Amino acid sequence: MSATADGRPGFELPLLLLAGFRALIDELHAELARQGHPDVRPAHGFAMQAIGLPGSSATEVARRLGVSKQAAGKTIDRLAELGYAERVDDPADGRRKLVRLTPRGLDSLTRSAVIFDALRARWAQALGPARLSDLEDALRTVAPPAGLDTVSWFSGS
Amino acid sequence: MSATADGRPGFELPLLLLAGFRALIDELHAELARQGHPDVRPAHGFAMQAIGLPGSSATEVARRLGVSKQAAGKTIDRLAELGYAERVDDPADGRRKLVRLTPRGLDSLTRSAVIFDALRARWAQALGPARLSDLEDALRTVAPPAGLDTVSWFSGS
DNA sequence: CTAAGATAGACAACGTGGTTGTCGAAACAG
DNA sequence: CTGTTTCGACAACCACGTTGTCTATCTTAG
Repeated sequence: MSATADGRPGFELPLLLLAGFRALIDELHAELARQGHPDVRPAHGFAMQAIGLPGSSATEVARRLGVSKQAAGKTIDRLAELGYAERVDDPADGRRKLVRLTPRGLDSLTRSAVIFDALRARWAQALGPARLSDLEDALRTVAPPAGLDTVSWFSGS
Repeated sequence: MSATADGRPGFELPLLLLAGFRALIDELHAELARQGHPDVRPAHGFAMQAIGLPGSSATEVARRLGVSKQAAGKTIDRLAELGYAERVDDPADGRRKLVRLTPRGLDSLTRSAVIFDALRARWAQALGPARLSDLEDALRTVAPPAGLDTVSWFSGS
């Protein structure tokens, strides 16, 4: 079997990172569903983050998510369908439509922040705060800070 | 802003894990492309892993990947198109078709293992071997060991 | 041995999220 | 006023997942 100098196979590392990520996101959405947001998908959370509190144009959302305008438009359509975002005409520019979060969208975002904090606290309890902080620091040094464009990349060609 | 007891916001943790995972997978596929496998996608690697060296039936692949038989069938079609897998009739069971990796598929798998080891070695150099091992151990304690079924989960409804 | 049931895999239709190309309307620059 | 750029929508397409249906084959019970 292929392994590194200290006997650990390299392929486990990405699996562990993915498992950690998945565990957090799964628990987040399980809890969100319990708190009245059963329809939010991981991708929606990223998109709402990209829209932001003040709202954005569809083109800005596309740029932040690292996808095409059309893809962003479809995602916004979906969020609008679910009642998490809305499009309003931009009074200053007849071409633009401002995308804004609805109160429901905002609620899901604030709940997500609280849940993430609770999940991190659980990890801190299991590992010890120092170990968790070191894990975060270590990841920060080897991986560039993640942008919102990380969502689409997996499936994309 | 919401933050945990020691001042770190909880939402950064998943982002860091994802960034780490993404960095590894991106570099793997960049290197694979350089080594003659430009068409392999992350999902294909997982699928080939699910097929395994001895080969499997499509149903087994589906079970391992945690997707429907039809989805597995489509992925196998894609791998066959790209020349990484092939279907052969099972002599012992007229219903089954054995899915096997081609030499090309095997080559991409062995190269992947080597590249992953090299990437882990780079992380070990950047962080120190002990810190990296601790990171892995920490993840192992908080996240259940990742199966192959982690791929489809993100996009899925 | 045959009839009934379970299983493998293919096909079709559809949903979601991505892509590119085209195009009209509005803003901006000359 | 005219040309160019930009925004957002529409259409067509691809990748990958889903469920439902169907045939062929193996398995098991009577």
